[in-house]
Amino acid sequence: MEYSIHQVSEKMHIRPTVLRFYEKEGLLPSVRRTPSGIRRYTGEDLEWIGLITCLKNTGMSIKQIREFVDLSLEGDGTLKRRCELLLEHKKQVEAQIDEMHRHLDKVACKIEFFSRQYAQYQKAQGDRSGTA
Amino acid sequence: MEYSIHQVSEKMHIRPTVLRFYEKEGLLPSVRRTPSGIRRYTGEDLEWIGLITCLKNTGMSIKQIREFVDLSLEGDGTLKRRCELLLEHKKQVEAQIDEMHRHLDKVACKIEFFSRQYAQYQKAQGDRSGTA
DNA sequence: ATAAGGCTTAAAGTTTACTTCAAGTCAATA
DNA sequence: TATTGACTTGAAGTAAACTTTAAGCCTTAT
Repeated sequence: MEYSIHQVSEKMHIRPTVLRFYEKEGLLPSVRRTPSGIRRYTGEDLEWIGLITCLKNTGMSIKQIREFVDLSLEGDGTLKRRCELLLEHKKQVEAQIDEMHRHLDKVACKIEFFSRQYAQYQKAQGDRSGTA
Repeated sequence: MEYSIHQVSEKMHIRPTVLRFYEKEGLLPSVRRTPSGIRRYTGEDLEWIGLITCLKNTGMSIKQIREFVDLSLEGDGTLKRRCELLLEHKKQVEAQIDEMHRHLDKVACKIEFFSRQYAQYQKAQGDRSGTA
């Protein structure tokens, strides 16, 4: 079965403009066309898009994704390399998440700091209205 | 004690150009100057920069940070609002981290998929060399 | 006195990931 | 047949967060 760019757009939650953009950037090689040049996506294309989305969602840049895609186009000889790349990416993302947790802890500290200040401020306000 | 832009840069790991940029964007109001116009940062300024860094590291945009700074400049009357904003931000970051975990799970699936493919490929290679 | 080095500024440039635009082709419909 | 609507393209525009450039002002060393 084949899909129009709008069907893919709905299915994958990616705008048609973005699908065209990704194709231009080399992230989607080999999308077929009708004789008049209109894109027709196959199930295989959808799988590609799923992988790309997955990598994008974890913060991989278009450039890096293209490198991965280029490797894929070279054939099975690059399978090992691709596995390694994905594992490396996964590690990086995990490290990012860890870092984010640390940063978040600092935010929590700041919140506590402001909460205290607010409590003091309220107390001061209360005292003043009590004195009146 | 006061610090030059370069001292602050080293202390806070932010380039002088970025410090100037932040100031221009309203993230650092009230940085003092020498009579000839050179920036001198106080301990209070460093605290501000610490907070800004904290918010930036958790993905808050400069625009949002400026809104927070503007609220701060309004005085203690906005303390409650500021606490709320920070709490809201914290929630959003936590949600982002959760989402990232889900995306990461998908990456893990993809890795497994490629690993399997690689295993098959290796097996095929082995068979071929065995047949020779 | 003058040249060097560091700081200042406004403005222009860069990168990433899109979005929008303008112009054109093609199939179907009034 | 003419026009409408969906699709196509390359190119220009956008937003965020900086970075770089160009020009000028101070202070200091020669």
